[in-house]
Amino acid sequence: MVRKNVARISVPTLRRLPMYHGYLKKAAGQGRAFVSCTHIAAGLHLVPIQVRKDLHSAGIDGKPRVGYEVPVLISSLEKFLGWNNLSKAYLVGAGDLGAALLGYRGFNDQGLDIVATFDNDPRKIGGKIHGKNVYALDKFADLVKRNGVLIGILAVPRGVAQDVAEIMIRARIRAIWNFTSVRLLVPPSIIVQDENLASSLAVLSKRLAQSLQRSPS
Amino acid sequence: MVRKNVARISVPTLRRLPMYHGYLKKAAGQGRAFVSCTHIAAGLHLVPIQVRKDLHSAGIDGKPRVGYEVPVLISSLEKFLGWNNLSKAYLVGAGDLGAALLGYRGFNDQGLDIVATFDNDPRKIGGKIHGKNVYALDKFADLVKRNGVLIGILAVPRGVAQDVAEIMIRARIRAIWNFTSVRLLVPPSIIVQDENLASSLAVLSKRLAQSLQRSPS
DNA sequence: TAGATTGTTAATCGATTAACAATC
DNA sequence: TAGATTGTTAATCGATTAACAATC
Repeated sequence: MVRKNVARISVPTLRRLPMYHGYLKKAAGQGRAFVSCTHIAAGLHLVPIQVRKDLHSAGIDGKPRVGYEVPVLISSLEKFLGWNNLSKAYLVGAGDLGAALLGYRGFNDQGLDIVATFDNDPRKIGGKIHGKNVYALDKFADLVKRNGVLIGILAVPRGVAQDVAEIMIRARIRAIWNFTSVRLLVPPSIIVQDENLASSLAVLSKRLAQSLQRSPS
Repeated sequence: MVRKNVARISVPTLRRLPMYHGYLKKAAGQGRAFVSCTHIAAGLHLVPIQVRKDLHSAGIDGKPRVGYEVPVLISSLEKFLGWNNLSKAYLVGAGDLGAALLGYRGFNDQGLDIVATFDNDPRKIGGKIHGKNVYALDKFADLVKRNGVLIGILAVPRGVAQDVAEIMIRARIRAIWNFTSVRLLVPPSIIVQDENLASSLAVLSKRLAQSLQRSPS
């Protein structure tokens, strides 16, 4: 059997692809039919060669002289990113953050469908948040297996993060989107994507400090 | 005048420093007095040399044979990251996400103090969320100037993101922590830190797809 | 002392950027 | 055609990793 040679794509490139998509949707909305890399790069504060390289890494080629056809480029990106067929996810933690994630409608255009929420709070169980059911956490494993859900979103207080992650793992979740600040201990087969606000804040603070040093307020 | 030669620190290194801090706080809580880079690296799935290099970049040196003294290392990191003196921030957008950010107590240990919130919704104005006042958005510029706030946190619907960013800029905010998916257009003097969920989701999805290819569920 | 660990210089790796031929 | 833009190879840059001397 010949395994299809999946082109390696770097994480920085992968992170930029959704930005291109967003920019192109806007361009399409303005009735634009073709774009060049120069055009995309200018709109996103990047350099043209980087855009071209990134798109090429995603298997997308343009046409010399004309650039890229906007609708084709959009659908190519969506196909590459797997945004056509939605992946189901379960969210654990029906607090403010959980509600914010449930309320974000953009995910449905980005390949993610958060189908339900789980919590331990009896006042929340049985209710709905942004139209999605809130179930008791002890129903988690059963529903994961029944519905073939592969992604767990962790939006619980940090004190219970590891425990809930282990519940997810026992239920055979394959990937955890971790919104807690806890470094999870998981087996190597489990994918963990950390959303690390402390790191981002550190970058913001340092950049601000440097900016203030250059031109004090 | 001699400008102090501020050591250049890379963004990847800067993003790891809060992780070290978190790990060390846990170690300190367990009564540990000294740690080596090997120890820290093992706990965070990194390599020892990277930890040593990172700490060195932050101006922190250890002692051959013994490693680093835990309490000293913690306070050195806090000092380097500027977590001792809190920076004040104003949050705009008192929705679910805004409430989640206001409710996250960790920020106070990470140099950030979200002192108040602003919104346009008359039902929210005058109230409190997690103990913080909600003001009308048209009070924003006045309060920023009066209180010398430099950081604006943007947690509004994407349709008004650019407009609110411009209100922040006119009020002389210096840095914007952007939780919307909008690419903001700002003058070069303004620091924008994007919290890009679409990019993170793209990385998660691709990693999951690759994992499923290797070992299907 | 012996050995574990650090500090620092060098090598490697990977991403970005530059150069230029190919193309419509 | 001329020229704008792409595709691809090469050069540069920066971060990670390796090697090894210095040190307590």
